[in-house]
Formats: sequence, structure tokens, C-alpha cells
Amino acid sequence: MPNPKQTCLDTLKSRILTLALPPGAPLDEASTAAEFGISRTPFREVLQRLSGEGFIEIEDHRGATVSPMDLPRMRAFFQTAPLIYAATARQAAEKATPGGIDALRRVQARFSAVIATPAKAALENHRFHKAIGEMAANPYLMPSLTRMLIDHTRLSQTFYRPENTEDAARIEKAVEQHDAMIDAFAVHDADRAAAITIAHWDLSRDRMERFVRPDPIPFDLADAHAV
Amino acid sequence: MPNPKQTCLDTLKSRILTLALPPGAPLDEASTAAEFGISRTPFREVLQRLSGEGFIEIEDHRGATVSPMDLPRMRAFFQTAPLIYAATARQAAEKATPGGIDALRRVQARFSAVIATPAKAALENHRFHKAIGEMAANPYLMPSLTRMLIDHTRLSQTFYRPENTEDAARIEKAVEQHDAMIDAFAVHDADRAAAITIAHWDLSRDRMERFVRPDPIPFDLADAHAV
DNA sequence: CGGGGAGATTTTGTATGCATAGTGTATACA
DNA sequence: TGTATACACTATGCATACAAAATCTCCCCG
Repeated sequence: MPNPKQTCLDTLKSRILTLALPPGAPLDEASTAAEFGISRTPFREVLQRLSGEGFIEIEDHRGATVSPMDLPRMRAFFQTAPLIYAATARQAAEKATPGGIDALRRVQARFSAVIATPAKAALENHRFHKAIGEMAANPYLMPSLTRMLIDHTRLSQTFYRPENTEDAARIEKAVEQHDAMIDAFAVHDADRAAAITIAHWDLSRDRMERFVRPDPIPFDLADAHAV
Repeated sequence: MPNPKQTCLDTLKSRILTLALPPGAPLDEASTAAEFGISRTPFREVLQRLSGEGFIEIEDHRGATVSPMDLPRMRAFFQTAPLIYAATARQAAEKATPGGIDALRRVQARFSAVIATPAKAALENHRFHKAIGEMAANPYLMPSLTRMLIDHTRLSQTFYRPENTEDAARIEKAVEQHDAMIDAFAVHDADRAAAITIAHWDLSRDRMERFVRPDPIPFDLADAHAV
């Protein structure tokens, strides 16, 4: 590890995205800094950075906690996601460069190589959409996109853990949509890029909403009514 | 000053917004920290915070500079602003509370009281639109709005310095639009709030574009062609 | 006179020790 | 037994000293 501070930053991001550090979890300065072999001073800078990107929240004299995923936040998430994703897709199509397209294809290759491993798949999917944001190169949209992707990745932890053949088909379709997006970006087709992005969003939304509002536990109605 | 660190943060924000610290200006740690009577450690945390909100950019081993206002950024600004502003207005209308409306009216009162003083007017206008964002309470939109408002405020430094009667009329209209916005929020009319917001944007856009692309210096065409 | 490199200087990055605020616990009192 | 308060403990905040990187300067060489 040539740069323990960077390692600390990246590792904590991964842990938050994979829910190894769940929403609301406290981050103790002394112990966490020690784990990464750095002193508290640079670690506190790492915390400030994480806070700036929306991974954690810092309260004065009360330390840092992983950003929550409460109900009002989830409402805002489902309300805002299509707007930000579609706008980013359009910008990416407009600003697409051969280098950016290549970068996307590389991440997409890595993504489809690990779809069988849920945690890795979620992280690679995150990187794919982050790469789109970087290609869009819009300093006003990027911070919103970053925050959307944090919660999207956390919510979709179950997405890549197919429970039936229908779920497996969904994952396959998501991979295809990524490829279709790249093609649209490559030919600067903003409308098509936005349309595919919305379809992509609808796909994962259905799955995520089931995660937020799961099927009720079955019980014998006759018994219940008999009481 | 009970909290020199907070004072430092707020003061630097104001300086950046009023162009007292112009885009690209370097921020020396030792001297700036000394100015606010704090040591470099908490000052570096202030820098991280400013960076997280988009006021400055930090490069490893190269210090901090005020966020630039270059051409690609300005393009993105004019492309993205209506989207973010309209979305925020809709959310604000949806989430409006008596407390939030009151807060807006107070800021608006302060704003209209200082329209004659350009720098103060720009800052109060900034606070007004920031308060709308806070009422919208959308953690995904807010960081984008923050960045839009930083550059909007910096660009509109000249806005409140009317050069003719037409400009003065524009300012008066902007004040009226603020009041109309508050009314729309108060009755949860998202469509009207968005419409007024777009009109408000169009108003200041015209003025800002003239700032970015000013009228050419007049010269004698006959002379030029004679060369 | 121009370009490149070694050393000096300035500036940023990190560690440690101490100050201070917040939290938990035990004890005394109602 | 419930509650309030004082005290101890723990975690965060800050200042200082030191380490490392970048920049600047001067000199040497082509």
C-alpha cells in the first residue's frame, strides 16, 4: 500500500456501498485510524472528504456516522433519480470521447465478469455509472449523481442476488442495457441514451421497491379471522 | 467571535461569492489560518469543507484554489441551471411548511432592503435561493443547487449594479418574482413555482450572458478595412 | 545566452500531546 | 423507587513540532 490515506478513503467507501458499514453506523476516529495505520489528523481529513461526497455525516463533538437511509430520504431518492440519471446520460452522450467510451467498455467488461458475485457486481455497477458521470463532465450534476449512486448501490445489494429465474433475466437485461447505453453515447445520441437510461432505471426500481417494501409474511387468514 | 473556525468558514464563503477571492485564487494555509486566529489543523478542515461544497478545489501537495469559472464550466452552468432550479422549486412547493415560508419571507425582506448595495444584494439573493433549497429538503438535489448558486452569485455580481433604467426595472421584477415564488410555495402549487422560477432564471440569464459575452468594443470599421 | 540540475526555501502532510466537550455511572436525596 | 447531580471516562478538537513534497534560485555547462 503506497498511500495508506487513499486506501483508507477507498476502503471506507467500499464498506459503506456494500453495507459492511450499514447506515447509521458510527465511525470511531482512534480505532479506525489505527486500522489503516494512519494518525487521527489525516483520518479526520478522510472523514471530511467522505462527508463532502455524501457517504457520512459529521456532527460537532459527536463524531461521524454512515449516511442514513430513512423514509423521507428514500422518497426523495425515487423522486429524483430519473431526473438526474436522464440528465447525466444526455450530457454523457453530448460530451462522449473515444477515451471515455473505452473506459466505459473496460468497466462494463469487468462488471459482466463478476455478476455472479453480488457484492462485487454492485461495486462494478457503481463504477460503471460513475464513469458515465465523469464522461458527462458536468460539475453541477456530478455531486447529485454521486449521492444517488451511493444510495442506489446500497439499495441494490440484493439486486444481484437472484431469487428466481425472473430475477436472473433482469440482471442479464441490465447488462445488455449497459452495452446499449455505450453505443448511444458513442454516436452522441442523447435521446436514445436518455431513453435507455430510463428503462434501466425502471428495471432496477421494481426490484428496489420490493426491497424497501417487501412482500408481507404469509399467514393463515382463516386463523386470523377466527380470533 | 465565539467560534473562530465557523467565522473562518463563513467569511471565506462570502469572499468567494463576492469575488473578493476571485476564481483561481490560491489559499495559503499558514497566512489564512493566522488571519482567523486558528492553527493550520482546523483550517485544513475548513478547506476540506469548502471543497466538499464546491467553493474551492484542493490538489495534493499543491494547496487550494478558488473554483474556476472557465468556458466549459460556464457552458454546463447555462445548460444545467433551469433543470436544477425548476426541480428544486417543485420540491420546495411540495414540502413547504409554515416555518419554511416564514424563513423565506424574512430573507426576502432583508434582500429587498439591500438591493441598492450590489455585494450585499448578491449575498442576500444567494441566501434566499439557498433557503428554498433547504425547504425542498432533497439531499440529492441540494449539492447541485449549492454549486449552481455559487457560480450564479459570482456571475451576477454585476446584476445588482444597474447601468440603465432597463436594468433597474429588471431588479425590481426579480424582487417581485421572489414574492410570487413564496406565494406559490405556500399553497403547494408546484407547477406555478416551477414556471415562476424559469421566468426568474430567464431574467438573470440575459444579464449574465452579457457579462460572459460583453458587447464588443466599438471601433471605426472604415479605419479597420483601410489597413 | 539558453537549458538543465543541485541545493535552498517554501508549502503541504503527518504525528503526538494536551484541551475540551459529551456521555455514562454512581450516589445522594426527594 | 425515581430523579437529579456530581464526577469519572471517553471521544472529539486544536496546537505544535517534525517530515516530505514541491517550487524557486542559483550556478554550471553546453
